[in-house]
Amino acid sequence: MDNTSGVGVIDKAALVLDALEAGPTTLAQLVAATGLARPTVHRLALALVHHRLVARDMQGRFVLGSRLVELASAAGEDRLIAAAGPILMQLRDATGESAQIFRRQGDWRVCVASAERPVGLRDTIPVGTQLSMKAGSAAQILVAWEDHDRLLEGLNNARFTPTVLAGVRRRGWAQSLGEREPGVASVSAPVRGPSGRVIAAVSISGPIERLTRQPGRQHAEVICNAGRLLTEALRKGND
Amino acid sequence: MDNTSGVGVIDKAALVLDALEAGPTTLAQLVAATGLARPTVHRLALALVHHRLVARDMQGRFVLGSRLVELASAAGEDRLIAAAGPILMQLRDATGESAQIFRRQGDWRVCVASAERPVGLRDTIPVGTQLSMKAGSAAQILVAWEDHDRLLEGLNNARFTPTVLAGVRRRGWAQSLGEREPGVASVSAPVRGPSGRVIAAVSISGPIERLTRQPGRQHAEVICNAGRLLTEALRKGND
DNA sequence: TATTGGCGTCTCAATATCTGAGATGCAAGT
DNA sequence: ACTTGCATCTCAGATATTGAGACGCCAATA
Repeated sequence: MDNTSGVGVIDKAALVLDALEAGPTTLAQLVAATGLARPTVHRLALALVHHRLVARDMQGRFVLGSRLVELASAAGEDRLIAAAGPILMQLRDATGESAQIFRRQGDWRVCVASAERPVGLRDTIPVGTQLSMKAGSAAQILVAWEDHDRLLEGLNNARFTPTVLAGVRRRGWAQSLGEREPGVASVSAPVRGPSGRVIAAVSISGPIERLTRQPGRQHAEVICNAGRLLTEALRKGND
Repeated sequence: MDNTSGVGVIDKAALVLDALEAGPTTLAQLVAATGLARPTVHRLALALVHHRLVARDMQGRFVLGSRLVELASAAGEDRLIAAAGPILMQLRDATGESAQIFRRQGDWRVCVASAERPVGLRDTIPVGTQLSMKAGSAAQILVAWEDHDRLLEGLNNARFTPTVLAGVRRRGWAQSLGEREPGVASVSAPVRGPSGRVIAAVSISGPIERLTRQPGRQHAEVICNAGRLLTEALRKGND
């Protein structure tokens, strides 16, 4: 796949932002990470600072800027998080299991909202937890509809296979048994953005003993419905 | 103030992202909003789509892309939200009032986390609520340390004055009485990002009868402390 | 049904912007 | 005191970007 957008400066700026995703980065580190010439990186980084897409920390290192959070909020993140609470609590109560929403974060998925089953044996995933993109039903959802290159990258060293992901796309939901942690089962469904692309996964998880070896059979419908409600919550603020 | 960064393409791309902050936008609307030539906007928007900073909705309109949410998460937003829960609950319990965190969103401030006083008379601000940047102690905090142009813009039509903001900068906290809503008092303190810039405001709010006409006198210390804890939560993930 | 207008997309000659080698300044280390 | 590494800046030259105009498509209108 062609890796350039047709606007060289934007390609380079995207490289800088990608490099900063890992955390505070000196100019020298940015030069190494992006492969660009030092004055080029310097000029682009200062331009991004000007627009608050990047900032500098107290040691002068470059960091991702607060404008990105503003834009993320405008992209609907706040509405997703606001809608998540009631919908996850409904999902928790309907299924009797803990419910979560995950977003992709590079090679990880991050829990951005959760509603925990209050008593007894339960799978606890606090907000902020980073889990692997290589295992679990939420990872399957976040990878299944990616374009070819990102799909192949997602499958590399993953606990699931292309055949499993084909099934996910066909059924519209995913299930896993003991992929992330022995004894834990989970079911997930997609949350889609305005373009129809998958931007998050809504999930329940709990012990295999309670969820059985076919947790999707019983729970897929209510989880898919939660995904649709969340998708609508994102759209509602735009039209 | 010079409004260009020195890299023209990045200036133009920032104009496009700014225009999309308002919601789904056709190419024609983007051309009007940015003042750029149609093929230029088209080319830049497609380049941003390529990098997932922008997407297209089902009607072909341009929208802000999910990569922005990923980058916002990497900028610490998730860690702030994760840390917010316990810290806001501590603040609520210590002060006996509802506690919130606000981020700036253009001409608005958005509640991104809250912990509500469970009983009796209380100020309820659900997550996702958009409040004015022209009134309230959180608005004062979000404006007080801005650069000159954004400071002047923030003061335009505001319920607070330059003298009030000078006091905010000196004391490190803000208070307001009935600015946003009659009968409601609030106190706020800054949450700072890695660069030391204010990226959010942590607040309590409640009835003037309970908070008195000098709410900062009694509560400022514990709110400033909450701001420092949240600031540290953002930094901890980076070093 | 035919025509018109508006919008999105594409081309490419012209030129303005961007690039990066090299210079400079500074601070930390030896 | 000297050296090294890093950040910042300059500017001649190269090339990427620009935007006028063309094209295609579709919805609205006569």
